[in-house]
Amino acid sequence: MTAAKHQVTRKTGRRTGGRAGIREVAAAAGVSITTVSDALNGKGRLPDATRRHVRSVAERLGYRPSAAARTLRTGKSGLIGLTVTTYGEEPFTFTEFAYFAEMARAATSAALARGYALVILPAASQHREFDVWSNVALDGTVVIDPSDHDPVVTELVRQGIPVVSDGRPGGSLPVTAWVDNDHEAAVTGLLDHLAAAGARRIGLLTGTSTDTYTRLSTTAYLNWCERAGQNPVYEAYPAHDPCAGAVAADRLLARPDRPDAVYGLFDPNGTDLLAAARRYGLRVPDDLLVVCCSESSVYATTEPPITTLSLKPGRIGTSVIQLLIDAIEGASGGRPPAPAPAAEAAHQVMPTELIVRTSSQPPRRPAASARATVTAPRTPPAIDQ
Amino acid sequence: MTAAKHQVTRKTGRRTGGRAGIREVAAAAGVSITTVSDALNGKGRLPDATRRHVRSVAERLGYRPSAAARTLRTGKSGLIGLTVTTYGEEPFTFTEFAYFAEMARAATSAALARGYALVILPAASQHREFDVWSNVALDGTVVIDPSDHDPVVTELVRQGIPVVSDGRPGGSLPVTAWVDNDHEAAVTGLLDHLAAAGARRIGLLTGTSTDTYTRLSTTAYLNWCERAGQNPVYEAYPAHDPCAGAVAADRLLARPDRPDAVYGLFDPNGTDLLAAARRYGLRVPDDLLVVCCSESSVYATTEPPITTLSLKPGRIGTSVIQLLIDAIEGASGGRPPAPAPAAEAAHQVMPTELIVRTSSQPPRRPAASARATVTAPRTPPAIDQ
DNA sequence: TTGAAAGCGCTAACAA
DNA sequence: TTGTTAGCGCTTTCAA
Repeated sequence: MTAAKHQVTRKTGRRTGGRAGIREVAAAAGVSITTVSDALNGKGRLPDATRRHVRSVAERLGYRPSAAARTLRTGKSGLIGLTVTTYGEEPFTFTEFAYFAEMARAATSAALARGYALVILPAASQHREFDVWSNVALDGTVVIDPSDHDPVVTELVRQGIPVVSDGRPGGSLPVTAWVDNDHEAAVTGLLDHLAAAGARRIGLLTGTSTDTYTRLSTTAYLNWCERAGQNPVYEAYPAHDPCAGAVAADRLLARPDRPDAVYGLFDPNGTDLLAAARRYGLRVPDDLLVVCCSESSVYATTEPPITTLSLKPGRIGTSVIQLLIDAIEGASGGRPPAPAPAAEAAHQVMPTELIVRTSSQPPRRPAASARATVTAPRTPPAIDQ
Repeated sequence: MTAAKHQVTRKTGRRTGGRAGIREVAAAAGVSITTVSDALNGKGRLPDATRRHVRSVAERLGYRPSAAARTLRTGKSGLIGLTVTTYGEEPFTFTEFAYFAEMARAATSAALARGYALVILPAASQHREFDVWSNVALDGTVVIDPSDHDPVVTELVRQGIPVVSDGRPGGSLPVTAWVDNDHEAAVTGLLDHLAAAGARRIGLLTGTSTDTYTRLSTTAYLNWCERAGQNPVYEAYPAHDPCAGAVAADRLLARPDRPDAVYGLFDPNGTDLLAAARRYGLRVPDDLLVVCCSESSVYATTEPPITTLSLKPGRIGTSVIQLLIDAIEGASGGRPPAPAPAAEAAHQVMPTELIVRTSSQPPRRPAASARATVTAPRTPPAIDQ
């Protein structure tokens, strides 16, 4: 009786937008809402007949479960935040466009395959945009290259939401896990490659910002120079400025101690250097060897084709998502994902790939090891837990 | 009494994860939960003192409102779906990478500025990935270049969720609104530019797929040829294949009726054509004029720099979001956004930009109108409906 | 095996 | 001006 009264009392008529709710389905199928829920979610121990019947009724009514209600009830939204650093008003920076795009693409696929979707969110900003962080229920978050004391990361972790970063976090940022390339090994291997190709003085085009990538790569360069007994020759420029790279490349080749090989840390540096070399009448690779870090395929068809270091952002994106979802599902599954000794987050170091092309192979002394592709040997995909 | 009993009876102790809920805040501030809600959302008519007090208590307790509960209650999630076409397993296609990235970047900014966040979702697929569509509460959706009878679009519209497409929808796809370039005017203007630069036979590198962009652009080319009394000279290739473009470019230049100018519809065609020209010993722009549709800045520094047609994806992304949010907020605001006469969706046509560089300016006869940038005159930003 | 009932945390209508 | 209450639509004990 109470039940019947309840059913009737309820304003069960129109739902939001007139769509069918679980109660309509239950009524139409002649079962309880519990049975509907179980049948649709594959739970409980219902006879197959009931399950099929409920499913067909639900389909006929065009029933779509409410994601909001499910999220409220279960505490899981199936949503993962993806934060991109904003420069000024815009997300992304020009110089890392291809990297971000590829990384995000792979992360999207990996998340989708495990039933999660990505929500694009801005890094902390002074605007009220910050509010969007509270307006969306996240099961976890991916942060790309977080700054040393990112307030968003700190806050999320404090709330118990797993955070995995692309890029080794600086400072003592309390991320759940991180994934990064072994930048030091990559730079070292690349410089060895240039030296083996005959370079005597290798220059560097680097950035003025203090992010981990720039810092580690530059340090690796300086260390290599010291070991090789070469004076460092480098120019730093604000990498977020789309024109500054060309100017810096020009400055580098204008120096009295002009390098005979240059490595550019950012994606457009290949064309920047090629243009600068042209202005100074330097032939590549005859007079100048050129390598840059890039994910762009245009360097396969430039004149000459340019050797690039690929950070394999696709692999990074995939790994980040796997680590994050493992943390999410492990955390809710009962056992803690890692008894992490306070200052030691789970992490994964991914290999880079040096794609050797004409620009780093001088014609006079053909390289003994003429492989088309050399994978940096020192950085196997290792999981340190 | 009833109230007091209720408060006590309730299992008010631990919340999910131990975080403070609205009730804890109310208790700590000595007010009711309604007051807390109103104070935090700027609603109601509370004295400023109360508002500040509640806010400070909430902050002290580290209170974060539950997005799921708010969504369930209000019916608005603040989430907008962004669908990317998937080719095989991967979202995005190589050839339109830069376009998508730039469009998504602008859309993200525009959405954030109005308090919405974007959720990346796959277009309909045979996988169970389709489920993610039901697992996230969307206020609206952006679809990029939908296929003629996209089941996702149809389903969303049936559910009353606004859908705005980037690209004029084919078939009778019932989108709420759409945004597109005037591809016909763009191609026509571009071909006029080449003809003015001295081209006598203009070739086309086009795609084999039947999407709107490829179809409209190719048709415009054929019409232009007919008007100009020129025989069409074109090669079509599967644009999603990253290598096929180079082959098609080669085929085009190998023809007996070799064109003296070529327009490539896809982003990598510039380097494809440059490489092919090199193989045939053709100088650009002396023997061959080259233009391609691209958003990539590398064409500013190739040798020679290549004239590109930009579709201005940033503007498109911004417009799409504005139209969508207008529809979302108009729809819930009471008055219908548009009494649309059935087959006439709101739409917006955006201008393209021809960025003229060396590759389309033959040295012998300097172009009379030597502007660096020519905006197609026929496509002002017009809002119909 | 199936169903009733209790909320998840919040907002908005209504009461006081 | 402030507080009480009724759900939003679902999942999940717990009882039948």
